[in-house]
Amino acid sequence: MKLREKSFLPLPNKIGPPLDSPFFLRNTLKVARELLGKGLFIQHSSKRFLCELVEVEAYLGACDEASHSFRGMTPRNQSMFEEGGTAYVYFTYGFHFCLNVATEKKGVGAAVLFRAAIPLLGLEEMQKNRKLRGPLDPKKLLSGPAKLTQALGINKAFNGQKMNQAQFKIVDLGRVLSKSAIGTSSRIGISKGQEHLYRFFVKNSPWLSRK
DNA sequence: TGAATGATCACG
DNA sequence: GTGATCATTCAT
Repeated sequence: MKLREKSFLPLPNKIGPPLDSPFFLRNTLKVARELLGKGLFIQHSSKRFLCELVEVEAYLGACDEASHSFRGMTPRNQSMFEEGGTAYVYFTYGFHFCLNVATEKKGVGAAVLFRAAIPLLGLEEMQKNRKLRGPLDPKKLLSGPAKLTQALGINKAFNGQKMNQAQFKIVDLGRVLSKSAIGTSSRIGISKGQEHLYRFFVKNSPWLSRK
């Protein structure tokens, strides 16, 4: 698959295969850190999207008060309890979808929330999907969990899907991030669990949801 | 700073 | 069944 579109960063010549499923069957904090710099690829309705993750948050299982899974499995959060590599998409605030990928083995109830990314492929369509009034700064195209899902056309239909498919996958972009290039902070927008530094981001990236 | 807007869940 | 809450975003 050749990539000819203009982009903000050098694109790989090919979009690689999905990350191996064992990648997601590991410690959630480790997976979260290692997802930075990876690519999220989605193809649907004859549109292709690729973006590079720069900000994520980890949500653990029964030990994490801020996690949707803290009080056990419910109809909404059951995808979180699926095997690592399964998408968990939920609807919130009456408007927005958020995309997570479940981690660890089936039954644990942990996941990583995708909070911000660099658009690499499908920019025009992303702009269109972000139905804003005025012109949009490209840096703000994917700079938030609900912005990201809106731009990529992600909704509840993706909930429970495996993210190792040709049309929905995490791929290696060949980016190398040193440990010192990764920052941590408390998670954003939660009312419990602020004490944990479970937000991971690429330091000094202009593409984040917050400075 | 607050309005928009609806699914979800704990409680009874 | 009911009501408070919500891993947000945008415009004022």
